[in-house]
Amino acid sequence: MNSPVPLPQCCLPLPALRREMGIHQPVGYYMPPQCCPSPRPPPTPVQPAAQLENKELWERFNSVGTEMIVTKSGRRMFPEFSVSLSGLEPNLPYTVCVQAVPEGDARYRWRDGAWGKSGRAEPGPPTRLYVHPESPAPGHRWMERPICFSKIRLTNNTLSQGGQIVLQSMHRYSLRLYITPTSTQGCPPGATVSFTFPETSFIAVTSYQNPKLSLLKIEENPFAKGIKFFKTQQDSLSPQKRVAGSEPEGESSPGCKRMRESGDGGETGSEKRAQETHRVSGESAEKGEKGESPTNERTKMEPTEKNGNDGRDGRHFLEGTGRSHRGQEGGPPLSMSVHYGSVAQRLAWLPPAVPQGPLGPYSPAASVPGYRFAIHYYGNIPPFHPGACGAPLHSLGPNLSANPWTSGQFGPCVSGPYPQLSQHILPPPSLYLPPQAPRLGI
DNA sequence: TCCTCTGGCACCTTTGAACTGA
DNA sequence: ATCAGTTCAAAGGTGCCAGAGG
Repeated sequence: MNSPVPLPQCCLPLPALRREMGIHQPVGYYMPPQCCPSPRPPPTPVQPAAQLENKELWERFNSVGTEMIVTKSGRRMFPEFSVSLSGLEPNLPYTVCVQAVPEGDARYRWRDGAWGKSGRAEPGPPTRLYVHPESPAPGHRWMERPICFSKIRLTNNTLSQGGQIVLQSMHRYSLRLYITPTSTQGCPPGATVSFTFPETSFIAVTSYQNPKLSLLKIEENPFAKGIKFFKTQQDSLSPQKRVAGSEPEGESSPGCKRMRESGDGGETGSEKRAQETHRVSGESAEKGEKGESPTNERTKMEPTEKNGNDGRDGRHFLEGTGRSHRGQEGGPPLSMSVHYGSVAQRLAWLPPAVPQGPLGPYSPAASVPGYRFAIHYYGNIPPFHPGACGAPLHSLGPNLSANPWTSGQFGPCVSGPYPQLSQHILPPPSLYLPPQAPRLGI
């Protein structure tokens, strides 16, 4: 796809870089600051800028003293780290990374209801960069909406795989964002810029120390709703257990979720589904008590002609409808799933639909036997979508039937090389093999 | 004894995918 | 046969807690 291009010496080759920086996700090239001075002045005087999206929430946590759980298998961050970018060159590809930077040189300890320093920091492994899975992508895409790093996982396991940031418990960190311009010429036209967000300062812990903080997490994190309910029950039995100064807020879970829901002020599809699921969960629990098999036999059902999946074509799915689509009649089988709905884009990898895979030249993942890729979209079809070999997707409008991704016109669009697509679709980190040449994607 | 870490638990949300009816 | 809505379970996320280990 991309022909090999000689690298300037100041650019670290990917494998070496990965080793050095602890990067376990595919990324074209990481440019250290001051590396590769721009061969030409930037066309616009605007400097890249980054703004913390859910700043208010971060500040609330910060005022209490943010703690982040680290576990062996990796724990997500809450609040989620999300930023809005501006000042990027619209058509220049950028790689966006996050790093947890150690703050100070101390180890911390929770004592007498407050965090205090407790000796010097212990030497730990160099912190890894987490590369946003959509990297690299053109500037206009990064600027179009907030970038959400919801998939970051924090761990204290130094042997963990990619996609996780290794931290030491009882040490303080803050998040730093890196924006690296890249180009097809192998050397970026500009240097990496970084942004630090003091509001994101946190102490890595294996269990929460500050009860006010844990209460705030329970209040704000939708996944902790069960705990919230449980606590409420407990508190009603023993009101003296309540932690002072923890008034519930009117609106819960700002941050990435709220951003995903932007655009429609009403109830989202996922919320609706969640309510349904809640109800259904009770039913299934009853079934379990009755001794019925908890296994859903339907999920084991073989693909059929009826539902549009003969086991060879990757299907397009529309969130909430489960509608399946074939590729264009007579065309090649598709190897992509596309998921539309109400929230943000997500890239995901699926196990092979056909054990004997590979899925042919229609998947950029063809080089990774046994895997096919999936692009899940939640929200309006983004105008920057890389698919269809340059088809003007922004002209498609909200009518899904007019969308080549779901109408069958997509197949022929990806039958050739798909350079645009390749910039966005990356193989699963665990199967990623570093390329021999500079790359923008696969 | 104290501090930190780990694994299991119950409860919840999210996601994937089949079913159903128009 | 196709399309769109509904239904359901698995997967995965949450904090809490008891116990282990240094």
